[in-house]
Amino acid sequence: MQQNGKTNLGVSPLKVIESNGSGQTTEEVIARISDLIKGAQLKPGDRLPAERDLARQLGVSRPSLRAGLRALASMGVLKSRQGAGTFVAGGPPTLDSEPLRLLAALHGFSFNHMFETRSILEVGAAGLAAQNATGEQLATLAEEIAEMYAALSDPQEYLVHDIRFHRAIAAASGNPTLATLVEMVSAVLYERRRETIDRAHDFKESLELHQQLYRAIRSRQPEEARAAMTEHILRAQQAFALEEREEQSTNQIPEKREDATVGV
Amino acid sequence: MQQNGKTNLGVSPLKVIESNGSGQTTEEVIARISDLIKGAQLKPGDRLPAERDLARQLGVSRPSLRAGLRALASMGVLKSRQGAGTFVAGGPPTLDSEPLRLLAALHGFSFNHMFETRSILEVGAAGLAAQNATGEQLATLAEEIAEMYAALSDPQEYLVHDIRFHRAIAAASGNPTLATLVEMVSAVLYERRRETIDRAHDFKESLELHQQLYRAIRSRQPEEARAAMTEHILRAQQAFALEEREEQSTNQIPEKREDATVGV
DNA sequence: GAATCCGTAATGGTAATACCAATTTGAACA
DNA sequence: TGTTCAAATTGGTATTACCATTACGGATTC
Repeated sequence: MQQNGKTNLGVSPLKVIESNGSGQTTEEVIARISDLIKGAQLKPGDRLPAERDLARQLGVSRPSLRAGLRALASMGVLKSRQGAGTFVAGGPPTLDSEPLRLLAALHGFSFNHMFETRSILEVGAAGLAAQNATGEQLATLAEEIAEMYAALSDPQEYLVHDIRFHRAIAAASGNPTLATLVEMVSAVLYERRRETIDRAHDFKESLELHQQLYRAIRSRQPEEARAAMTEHILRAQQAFALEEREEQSTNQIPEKREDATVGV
Repeated sequence: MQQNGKTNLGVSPLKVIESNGSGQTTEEVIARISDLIKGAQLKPGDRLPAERDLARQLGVSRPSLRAGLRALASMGVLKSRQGAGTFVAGGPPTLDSEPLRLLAALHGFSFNHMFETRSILEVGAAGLAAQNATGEQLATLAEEIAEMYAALSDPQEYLVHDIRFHRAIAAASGNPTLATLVEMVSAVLYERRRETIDRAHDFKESLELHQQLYRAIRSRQPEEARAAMTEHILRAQQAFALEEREEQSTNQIPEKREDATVGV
């Protein structure tokens, strides 16, 4: 917002949070900041007043204010940098995937369910991308495929461009809400994937499917794009399961692995 | 976990968080608790040691510990009750929808995009429900439809059972990850919906579609279920847009509204 | 003897204060 | 003009004290 010390955020000094008799001081802070965001008075990249000032403006102590700020920060809407200040999150909209990760751990979500969800989201995104992708977005997709060709012998590098390709499709759907969810779910799976990717053996089939998917999007054929994405994720799921089995029996001699594909 | 004061959580008193030279004391706390959850040492409903004790066990101050706990609480994995203690979240797995709400406000996500995302998720859920729904889940669906019939003249009450019906479908998909996302996205839309629902006029068509959807699920026809859900949400989106337009011009005389349906 | 009531202890919530660490900023200097 | 360094700003942590709510247990009462 501003840099001077008299930042006010439009909060009247009189409108101090009163009588925390109900005890929800922190909740009040969260609500106040949230309202500023919802009311578009705080935009991405804006800087909040210093904690000491803001605390005084809201009529709460600094610890209470910090509690509220931390809650919003853990939701991903605020970012604090020591020495610099507290800022409204900028850049592309993202939802932190850590909550989903913990929820999965708590309730024992299976990876199959996770893949199923990812499939639903990404198949939808692929269909929309075939309808809405701009020329520039199509170019980005093509570039990532080229990079994948170049990285055929480097699993980790291949994975990076694979991820970017999928992210580009989500973006090309033209639906930021959908893209955000795709990113959140995929992030959980990618983390695990990065650990087992080195066991993958043949990327050619994976790359083939990527190509097929790209052509469908480029030629504006939603149904073909959906079908390709469905097939692609199914293979990825199978490859993932296979590699995980191998890892669990890591000391045994792998006999046949000719049908192992990467997918991702 | 336990109620006595000697709770240890398996954390060696020696394994104190050392040399916060890097300054990330709170991060350490979050990581430690997260690991306990991921390692299944903390299960839903478990109670954590008192803050003062836990702070001593981890070798951090109480404010720092609280900062970590609050971050996890705002992610929805912990719940603190004054006077009682801090507990691992129990009940059905849910992701707080507030982060999505704020993200939408920050980046100006449109309701149409939100509906589109909801459609993708719920259509997928409906298809899976047709495959996986148990007898009991089918019964729940039927009951909610009956309740909707009974509430035909009470918009708010109708909406409640409408929500439950959709929630039941998500549950019947057998995929908790998917159900969680459905809930998160829908919650954002429902909140706004509750404000405009009273402007809805005719629930019959909506109810008809619900019936159709239920029959498709009951008779194990995924494609029919998907089609019905697609149609249903499309109508809901249109009704929503219509009611919103009415609200914006709330002081004008509404001329014709015969084609307004509710959907939800 | 059983149910109710109330007080005490335990626990999370808030506050005030001091100090640490990282960043920024700008003035001094080469 | 470019570089360096030091002071001010700002978020991070710690200590301490006290408040508000809840849970538990003993005393009272019926």
